[in-house]
Amino acid sequence: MTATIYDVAQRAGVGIATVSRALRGSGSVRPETRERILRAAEELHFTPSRLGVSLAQGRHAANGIVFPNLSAPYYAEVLLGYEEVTSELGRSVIILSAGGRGVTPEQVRDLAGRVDGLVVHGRTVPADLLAELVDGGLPTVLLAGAPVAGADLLTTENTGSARLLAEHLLGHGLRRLAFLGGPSGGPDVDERWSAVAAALAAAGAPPPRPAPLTEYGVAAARRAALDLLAGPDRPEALVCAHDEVALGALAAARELGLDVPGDLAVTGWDDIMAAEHSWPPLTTVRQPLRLLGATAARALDELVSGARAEPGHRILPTELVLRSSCGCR
Amino acid sequence: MTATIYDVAQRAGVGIATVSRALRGSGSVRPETRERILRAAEELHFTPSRLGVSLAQGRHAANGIVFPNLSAPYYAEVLLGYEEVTSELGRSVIILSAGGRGVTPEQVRDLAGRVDGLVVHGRTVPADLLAELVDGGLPTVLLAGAPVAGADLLTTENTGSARLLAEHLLGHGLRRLAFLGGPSGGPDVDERWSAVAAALAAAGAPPPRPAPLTEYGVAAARRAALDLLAGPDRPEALVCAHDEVALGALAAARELGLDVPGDLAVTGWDDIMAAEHSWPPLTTVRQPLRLLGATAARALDELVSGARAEPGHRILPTELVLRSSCGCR
DNA sequence: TCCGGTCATGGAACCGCTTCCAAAGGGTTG
DNA sequence: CAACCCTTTGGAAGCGGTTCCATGACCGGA
Repeated sequence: MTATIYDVAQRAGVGIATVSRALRGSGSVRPETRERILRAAEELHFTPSRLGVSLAQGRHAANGIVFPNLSAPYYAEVLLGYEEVTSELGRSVIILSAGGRGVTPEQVRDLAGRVDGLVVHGRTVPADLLAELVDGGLPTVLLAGAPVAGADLLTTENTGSARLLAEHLLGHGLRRLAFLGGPSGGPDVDERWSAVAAALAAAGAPPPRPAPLTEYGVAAARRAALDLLAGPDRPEALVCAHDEVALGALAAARELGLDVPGDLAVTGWDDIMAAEHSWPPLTTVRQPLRLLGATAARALDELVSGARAEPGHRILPTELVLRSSCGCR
Repeated sequence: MTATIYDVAQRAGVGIATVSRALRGSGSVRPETRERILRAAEELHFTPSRLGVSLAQGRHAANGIVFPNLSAPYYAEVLLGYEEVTSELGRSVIILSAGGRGVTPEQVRDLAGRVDGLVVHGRTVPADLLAELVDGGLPTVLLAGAPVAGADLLTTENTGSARLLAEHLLGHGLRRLAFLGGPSGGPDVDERWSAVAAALAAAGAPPPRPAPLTEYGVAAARRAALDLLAGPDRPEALVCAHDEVALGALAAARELGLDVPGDLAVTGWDDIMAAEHSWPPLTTVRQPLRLLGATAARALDELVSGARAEPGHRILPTELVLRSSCGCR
């Protein structure tokens, strides 16, 4: 089928070792010989088999990433940053998305067997399986999950920004808050919930009303918000677990004829693109999504290349973004 | 480091051939022998090396996809559908994103060497390189691009929906249209442009005003829309090349104090998530994005598995989605 | 002129698996 | 009892590279 190194060697009248040297520039090859080999390779459209190279070198030159769901802009953006850097480092990116159905251990193991290192989004892979891979020597970076011994951890700041957000809402005179999507929306969401609750308590405001979600997505959030807002004792502000939840809340408010922020303040988290273009524009907390992916890629590369041996924990800063859904302007 | 098939064979006291048979269920193995092998494999945490398997089988069990940019919701959604199906078919997904900077021929060749088949988004890969790969026997599906001999082509319907859209706007009494993002926004966008122009001509309306964009993204579209709308002879309706352009147009209109749809109608294309949640909600043409990715994955699988030899061209239907940015309601 | 050293090169081992082929052992049938 | 077949098994040949090591040619210095 396609040409192998043997074909090139034969055509150039040399051994395969010399072809390898000439093509990858290792070892010394006489200029004329090199020339002859290059020409032969050219004529045969020779491209070294990735499998052969990888097998011989013992490395894949590929990194993997596992995440829950691509339809969430959050993950798309993180993946973008990850792909960009990984690609820059000369490695391929293999993805595995849970997509609602979840990933199977076989899928994860298969992925692990194709890469030199892995980035895993929190809660997509069971902790014991993760531990097994890490113990097996696979360089691993955890993104926004619970720590696992031997793996890098990369998270974003939650508590401080959540407190700022809560205090900002209190500053608008809002005291009766509900937290849509929490608690139990994952470690990150729960951290935000706790910080909001603490800020309210500190200000002597009533504790936030919990409003957990069972499903992901704007539509599910909208339904939950409809229930919450149409029910008794409507909150003055809806702090949402993330922007998509907030978009659902905005839709619900609109349907109920509630003015945002006049009748109800709404806030998100993440600052996805749609947050800026919603109506009203969403007050939210910006996560450096692209940077998150890029940083994960760099951290993983350090582990894979051996530049760093000890796993660490890095926390990227977040930033309160004030638009009008909270009552500003 | 990690156990190989030799280790398992030795521990079980058999040859590697028997281990291979026992583990993959091919050939016949005496039950007790099989049992012994399975136990040995278990004890050694043996996982067959993907490289070894692939090299021996001559297949990667992986498919690739090349696309322009993940930050556009359009591609994220297509990738989602693609990953879902490909994963279901038991194959890994390797991605390569141009991300503004464009893909290099080396990157594409490297990717091609890692997969059994490739899905390529139009215009991300130069036609000659694409032809080289296809000629080299790589099963390829083109997504929304210009046809390449030997490759599958998968597109979405443009002309009919664009005509419907234009006629709908005419039905609102709008006649002076501008087309933001065209012509020369790629084959798809140009098809839409032509169909809109034809519909206007058929109705005796003036031809659409061209307003090409040089850059991708909401921000660039907003700037272009500001220029266009603040300039003389403001159009009554802005037909946008896709939803992100339309979101930029909406932002521009808001800044200029123009009421949409009162002073200006705006339409998009694609029906990304943000289109429904913008203000006003965007009238647009829905592309079955997820289905597009899923269909590409299935088509590619047919080519890879040999179920189909001849390349074909499939066109997925689109659908006009009326919201309020066009003047409806 | 002889010798140690450098350069260029090829043979062969190796990476980890699948699978063809040969062979051994046991059972069945004529 | 012999011929034959089927089951079970192992050896070995790939798959396509990289790289260690040995070899030979050529060079300059003693």
